[in-house]
Amino acid sequence: MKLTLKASYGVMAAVDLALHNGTAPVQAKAIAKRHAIPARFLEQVLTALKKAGLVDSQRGAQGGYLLTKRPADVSLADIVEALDGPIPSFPKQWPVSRLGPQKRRRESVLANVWERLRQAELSVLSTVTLKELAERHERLEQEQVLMYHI
Amino acid sequence: MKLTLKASYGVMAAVDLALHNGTAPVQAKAIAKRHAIPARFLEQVLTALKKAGLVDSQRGAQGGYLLTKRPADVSLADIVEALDGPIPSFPKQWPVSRLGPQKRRRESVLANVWERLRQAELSVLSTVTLKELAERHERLEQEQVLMYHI
DNA sequence: TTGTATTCCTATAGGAATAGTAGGAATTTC
DNA sequence: GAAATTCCTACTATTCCTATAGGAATACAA
Repeated sequence: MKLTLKASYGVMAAVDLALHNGTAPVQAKAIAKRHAIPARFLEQVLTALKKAGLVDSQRGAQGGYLLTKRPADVSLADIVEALDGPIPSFPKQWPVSRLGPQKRRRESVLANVWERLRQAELSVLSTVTLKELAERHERLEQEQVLMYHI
Repeated sequence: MKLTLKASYGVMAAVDLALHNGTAPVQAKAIAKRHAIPARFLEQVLTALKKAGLVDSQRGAQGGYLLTKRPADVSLADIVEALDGPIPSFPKQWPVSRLGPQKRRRESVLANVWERLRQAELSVLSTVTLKELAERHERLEQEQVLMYHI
């Protein structure tokens, strides 16, 4: 897996949207501020999420972004794939095509393992939903409030 | 996971060594030729594997490389970590340290997931051994021989 | 209808990582 | 001594990542 900062930003943004679900659109700027994400960069992230159909946007004053689905129906795999590209089962460009059949056999040894790896990653990422993360986030914040009270 | 070509080269080289185990040292050049790996680049890969203690080397004519352990005792995790560096649980440099406690809570939501991902990857990679891959490789080659006989 | 907030589009730039090349020194065998 | 081979160090081209920037399009609000 690549797992870039971009994907992290995207996930946090999506969690933020999940927390404000059902209400008014949330502005990129606000999200950026809350999570210390470069605002201008976050715009691109959100645009990518929109292109992937995960969020909707509303232009103009009081505009912003909204989830298109319920948080329980969005997995991390969706978000990560939208931002880092499809999760590849193979290191980019092993020169497979130009080899004879013998060498291709050798590579299939590797391909098998890389594919297993990909499945494992995918399994984790598609298990975790935005709902889960949003709840976890709220719980953590709650704990902190209690900490301050003591 | 990064999963670079370099790591792929390293794994194939290690499998090659596993297949010639117990016998004479194997030359980098020979490995490179068998697997269509840039010879000069493979040298660096093997050097790294040596530095990690996975292979031994013999200089001079008739020199080459040898595994230091039995193939069953070398996992893919060993090789991949030796070449791509330690498998990180987090996208490099999320600016964690410069945030207040609130924001750190938010990130811990992510950290938890990334850590789960890392564990899944590690689990796959440390399960697969060189022995397994070498056997698989031989089996595939055997199949091919049979194919030609028909 | 005018101003303002916001998303949208496109370009660019600095820095790191990846993949590879190159020259030659050191060592061992024959 | 010659040849083969690893070892060490540096260099380079390309791509990817993380932004930054300017301004166009759009929608609300007064």
